[in-house]
Amino acid sequence: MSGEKILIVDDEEDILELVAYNLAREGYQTLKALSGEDALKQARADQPNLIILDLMLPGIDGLQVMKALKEDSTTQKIPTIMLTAKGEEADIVTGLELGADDYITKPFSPRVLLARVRAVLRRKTDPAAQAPSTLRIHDFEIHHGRRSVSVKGNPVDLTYTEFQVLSYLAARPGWVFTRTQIVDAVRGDSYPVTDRSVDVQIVGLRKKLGAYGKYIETVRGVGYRFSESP
Amino acid sequence: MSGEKILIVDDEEDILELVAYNLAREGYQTLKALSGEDALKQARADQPNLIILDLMLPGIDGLQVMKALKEDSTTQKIPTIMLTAKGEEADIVTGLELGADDYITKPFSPRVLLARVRAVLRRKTDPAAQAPSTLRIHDFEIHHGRRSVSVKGNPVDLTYTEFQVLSYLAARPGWVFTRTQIVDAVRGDSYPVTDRSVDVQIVGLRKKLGAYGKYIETVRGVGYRFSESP
DNA sequence: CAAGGTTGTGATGGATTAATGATGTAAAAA
DNA sequence: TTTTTACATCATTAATCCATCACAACCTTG
Repeated sequence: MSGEKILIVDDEEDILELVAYNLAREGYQTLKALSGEDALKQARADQPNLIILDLMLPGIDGLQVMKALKEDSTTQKIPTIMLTAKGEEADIVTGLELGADDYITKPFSPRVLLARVRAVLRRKTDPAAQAPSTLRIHDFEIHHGRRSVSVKGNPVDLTYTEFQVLSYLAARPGWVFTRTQIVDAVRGDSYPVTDRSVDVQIVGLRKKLGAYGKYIETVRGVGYRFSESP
Repeated sequence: MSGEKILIVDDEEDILELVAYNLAREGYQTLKALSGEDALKQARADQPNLIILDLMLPGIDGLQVMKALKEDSTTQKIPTIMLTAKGEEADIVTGLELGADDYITKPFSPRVLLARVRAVLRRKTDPAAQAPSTLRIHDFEIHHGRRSVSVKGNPVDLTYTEFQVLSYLAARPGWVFTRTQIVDAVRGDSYPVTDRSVDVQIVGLRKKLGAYGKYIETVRGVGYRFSESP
């Protein structure tokens, strides 16, 4: 247990305590801030190893806090996980563009929270685990920072979910993922949808990818995979 | 459908029935308890695979039930999902501290309920999550993440069930498994099929494996095994 | 609020896979 | 050798799974 310092920013005290409790239980040190101003002050003063930031804040909102953090050289390297309400994909995209490392949609389970926290800290600590921001495979180019995909140089316009699915599959070519795994990865653990919805995303992807859609393979009885061999 | 036993504890009969109905529809066995005392008794007697526990109970309240469950060695490993009214974060924290696995705030949709139930059961029951991902033996290479098999470098295309059977046998070379064991492992406990169906899967495997099919040995009067010696 | 875009649902049909039951064959027991 | 038992195999039937569609719910934008 390394005891990293984690700053939690949320105006709802209940959630603040809940998150803090769960992190403390795993041996992390916790700092708390109820407002954006307070968050910025503490981030500069205490140099936490990670910031968990609710986007819905009174006064300076979460995205502005993100921006301020990334503009200040003393805080710009601190990894950040956003907390967002469901259905705020636009904010998520903005946040990721501003440099957030991950996001969690509310309501979330303690397990999801801890898993994301560990993953982010691991990536920052262990440079080998860093996901490249641009993934090139076969004729695909998947750019995480700008959330864009192109095939053989031709840009393909994907929706939010389609991009998530594709990048999840393509991150481990050859590996098969169940529909449940895909949903968990894209929407968070135990997000209640039918398996059919995954199929539909796959259909959409294949259609938009045209001839290159064949790289998304169906594995009968199991799920889907991004093909390993060209 | 594996039919795990789920104990539901709630003093409101409407909710009890609603939850039970939704779970039953998904093939789970349900047990019901209207009080904390009853819940503890049934948990000990019937050893359910999961307990869904309302925290608002007359008499012994839900948190006390949680505590009692975790103090009794016969019930302490049973995963538990708490049902709480919204805005009772303090109770949630206490419950998690006592060892609950997740929580659902009321009102909740059946979908959310089912998703959480599945997620918790998956985490608790799925040891594949920790199994090594690649198994190499003789000239076989069995890759779980990819769900692929190759022999001497040549990929072999297997169906879902064939893959399950092979990886089950190959996990313990030299050990003999009865047809019933194989069916239980592949399709879940007491899945109703004839022994013949196992034979057929074995035939298919041997055919696809060609000369290497000989590694799947018949043990007359008992079942099959993956041979230990090359 | 209308239009357009995104995502999720449930139904359908078609293709593949799995299970059955009958029959043939090999191995052990008598 | 004959009988018995268990396994292998095959053709047929049953079950399962996936792709696709039309539509509904929802959000966002103008």
